[in-house]
Amino acid sequence: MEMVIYYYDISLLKSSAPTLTYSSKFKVKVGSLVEVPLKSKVKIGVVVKECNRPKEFEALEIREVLNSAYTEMQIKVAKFISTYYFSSIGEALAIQRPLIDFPTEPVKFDIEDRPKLSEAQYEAFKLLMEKDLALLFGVTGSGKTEIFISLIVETLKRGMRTIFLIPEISLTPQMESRLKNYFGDRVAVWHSKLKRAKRERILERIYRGEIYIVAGARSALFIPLKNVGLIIVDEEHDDSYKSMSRPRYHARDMAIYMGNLIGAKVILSSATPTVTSYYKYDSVILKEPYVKTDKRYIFLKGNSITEPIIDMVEKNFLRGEQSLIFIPTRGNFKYLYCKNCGETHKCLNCSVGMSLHTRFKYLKCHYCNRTQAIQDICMDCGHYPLTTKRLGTAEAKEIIESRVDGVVVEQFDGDTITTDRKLRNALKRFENGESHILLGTQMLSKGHDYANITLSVILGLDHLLGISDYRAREKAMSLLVQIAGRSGRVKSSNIVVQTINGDFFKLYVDNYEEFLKDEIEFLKELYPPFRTLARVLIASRSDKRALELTEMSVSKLKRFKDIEIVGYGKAPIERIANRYRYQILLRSIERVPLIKALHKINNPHIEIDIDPVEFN
DNA sequence: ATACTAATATCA
DNA sequence: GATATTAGTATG
Repeated sequence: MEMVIYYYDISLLKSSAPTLTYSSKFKVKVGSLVEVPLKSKVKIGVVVKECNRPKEFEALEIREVLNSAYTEMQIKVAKFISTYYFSSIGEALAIQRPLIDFPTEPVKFDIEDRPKLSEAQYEAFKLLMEKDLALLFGVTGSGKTEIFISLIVETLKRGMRTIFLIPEISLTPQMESRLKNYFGDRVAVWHSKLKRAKRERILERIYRGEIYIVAGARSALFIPLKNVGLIIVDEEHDDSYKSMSRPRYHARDMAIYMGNLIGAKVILSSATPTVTSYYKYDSVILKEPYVKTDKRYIFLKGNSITEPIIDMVEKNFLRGEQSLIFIPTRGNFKYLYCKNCGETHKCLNCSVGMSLHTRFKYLKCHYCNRTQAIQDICMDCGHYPLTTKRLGTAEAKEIIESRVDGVVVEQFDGDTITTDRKLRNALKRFENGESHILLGTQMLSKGHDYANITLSVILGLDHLLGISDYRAREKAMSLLVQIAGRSGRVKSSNIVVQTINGDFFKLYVDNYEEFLKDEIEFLKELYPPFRTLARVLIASRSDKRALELTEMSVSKLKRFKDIEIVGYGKAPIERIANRYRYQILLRSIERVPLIKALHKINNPHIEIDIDPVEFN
């Protein structure tokens, strides 16, 4: 009897190598995880397709077939990611978890009634029920969460599961507890910072079919949930949905793609949706907050914490009410600079200023993490002493606590809020009135409810408007509206905005939809959603080589029709970790010619970023 | 990705 | 001329 040998194309997990062909004496299912030999080592790979006996070489044999497998759907998703976002299939598979078929008893449970909805909420809920894909565009405090819960209840009634995406799970304990209060232990929270043991425990419960709602950050889209009927992308405007390393996928866009593939309803949601989502998808709009309060906007010129600001903060404190202060830079994010020549003290390996950590008395580079002792002489002109530039959260806290007698400032930024515990404690202290002012960075804008805030101060918005990014206006406007939304939940409030562009913000601060409509006109024929953008990143130890690679890529790209080279040259941050960085920005009307051209010029020296959200 | 090889720079 | 560093290539 003749021996049959099977051949398979196998993608190596996490490897950028192309698929390789291996043999097997037994039939192996497509999607199976296997161990294969590669250059005297054993690697884990995934069978992506059966193929013929290769002519040019002798295929090695699959060592072992492991006990888990990706589904056809997951392989399809990986192939899509690999072509659209320019990664290998192995890299695209590695971000997903294999969907093991676990024979289990179906879990029985009672399904709750929907929460009580207001007329407006019910109207929105009904509209969303009719759609496969929609944007829930509702102002802060309009009760979006009850609508989500209602949609999840309806999904449960059909025996289907829900994926609930949020920008950063560890930062939204409130949403977590509301979901758990309603759905109990059928909810699992999933994010990349989970410890190994906990991650395994959750996976186990998912495989057993006990989990019906997974709430989590970007990566939660790829957990092995079966029968997904609903995908919610909350705070859809948040750029943290875009992966900053390969594969550079956008979780919101992938949610839409996968929803379509598996027949799940997809709901995007935000108080400040992106221009793109608003333009492309049907919107269900909630214009009024649940509790309508007065918000008075005060636009002030100036820099740093000025007298009128201290005055208002003090008055608010004396009235026994709480305030919020937003500072756009990271905590302690300030630089050493020379008053004589104006130079900022830069990192030796990167072309960025090193930030000063006063508390520990050292300088740190945010890009390569290099630290060094604080310099007191300017490296460029020898001038002494160096002074500090810009205001950090730690310094702002000092200023306010020293100027306002008895006030306690809660520092709320990436440096102080490093764990879940610290976040919860900070919020608890503020809630209990042990602290009076929440002072922090971007983190403040993210979805927490603070009932008692009657004064919000927003500093440095112009800084955001000034960055060279086609979405600078959108980012600044969205941030302002998000932070304004944190105050005046139950009482009327004042919102102080330090800016020289008051006339611009004034126009839209109470009407984000108007902003989106105007912005659409502004972006027409130039930027998404009307054009597709791509960014090619080139980095090398040698500046000359990086430039050569850039120019070579540009000249190749010039040969393609229907794509436009918007510009190319040094990246805004010229050097990171001793590597010189260049970029090419591309634009096209249709996606396909752009993707095709980039596939033709792609090579291991360059990295391609489709639909970029950052341009550093 | 990574092992391996060829090419080139570095240095006593 | 030997060794360190980098660039290039194949992996099945």
